[in-house]
Amino acid sequence: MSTTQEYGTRERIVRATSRLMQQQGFAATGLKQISREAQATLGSVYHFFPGGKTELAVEAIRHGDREFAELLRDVLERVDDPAAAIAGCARDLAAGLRESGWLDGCPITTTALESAGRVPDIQRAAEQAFQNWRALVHDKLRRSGFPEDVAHDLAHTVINTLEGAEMSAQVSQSEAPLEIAGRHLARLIDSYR
Amino acid sequence: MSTTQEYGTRERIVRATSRLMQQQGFAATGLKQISREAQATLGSVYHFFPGGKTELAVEAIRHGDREFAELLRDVLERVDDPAAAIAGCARDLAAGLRESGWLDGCPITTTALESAGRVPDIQRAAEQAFQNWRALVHDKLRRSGFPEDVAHDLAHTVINTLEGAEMSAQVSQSEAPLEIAGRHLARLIDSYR
DNA sequence: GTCTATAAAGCGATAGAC
DNA sequence: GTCTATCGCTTTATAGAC
Repeated sequence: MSTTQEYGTRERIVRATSRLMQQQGFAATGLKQISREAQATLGSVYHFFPGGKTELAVEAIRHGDREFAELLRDVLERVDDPAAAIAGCARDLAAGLRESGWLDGCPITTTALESAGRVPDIQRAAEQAFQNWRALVHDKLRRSGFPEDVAHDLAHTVINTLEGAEMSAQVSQSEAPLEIAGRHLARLIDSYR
Repeated sequence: MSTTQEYGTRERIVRATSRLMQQQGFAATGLKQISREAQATLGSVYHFFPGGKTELAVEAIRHGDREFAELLRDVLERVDDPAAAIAGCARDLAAGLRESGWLDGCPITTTALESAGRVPDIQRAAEQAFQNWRALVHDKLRRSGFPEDVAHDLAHTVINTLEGAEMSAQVSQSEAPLEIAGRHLARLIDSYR
């Protein structure tokens, strides 16, 4: 529904691409499949994305970037304590993963790994996404009074541990890795108080 | 060299498949490309792996499993202190990644994410690999005197954080994520002493 | 065990009518 | 902007000679 109704053709194509890349990666996702799921024609896909599959993948990565940034921003604003906020983020990710039947992990990781060192445009878009996510955590920690160097390093590990735990949760079809990661990250953050 | 000389045909095929899947994933790796890099013919590939691409991917995952387990076992045996050993592991991963021109990340993660929830045989092999790696960390922590529940949870986060940091290091072509992860994991482990 | 040839299907991309 | 048809190529997989 969210990819078929109430959005223009271009937006439907980007959303369908993002979801397919999230579930099966870049190489396994065909343009025919995208146009079918987006309820658009192949001609429309090339009309909006003359750069073909690569250009489309870059837009899909940017879409996933905004999507996860929104989730992250929400929980960081809702919960005052940074350690509790990160633990809550891990819980939200676990719930979303379970609700999707363990199919919808990080929207960009699979494509990022497939393309790293081989498709510069996609690699750059993915790098930018991770940077944006780290910046959100970094700002939260700075506003909570953590010194610059501590906040910088913690931002890296918070995002990377959530990424690794989500991957593990998806493969083992269990919320445990994310639940444990949430507790450990909270403990790590609190150890710098 | 390691995939062309001094190994039998079957072993060359598995090694070539593992390396290609490590660098570009499962879907982007063709059987023609595998047979070319393994210096074997397509007929030989199907002779040894009648189950086709999926059976070959499962064997390649198992190969990557053993490969990383060996690296992990080495450093865990070499360094007595568990926190220092894990930090050393992060350093080794960063060095290997840089030396490969940021191409050789985790040998199984990309394929695991591509296949999760879609190719049961591959998902199971990947799940088994992560379980094996956690067991190595778990045993090290138990032998170092950590209680069962603490060792269980730490094993999860050690592997998952290393996974996430290696992914991040690959995408950003920087050793920083792994260096930071090594320090944070050591700090987390020490916090349970 | 190794090799070549080939089938059947799908891929990304393009052209051109509407 | 949308749609269909098609090109050229590659894919997984099989057959069968050697």
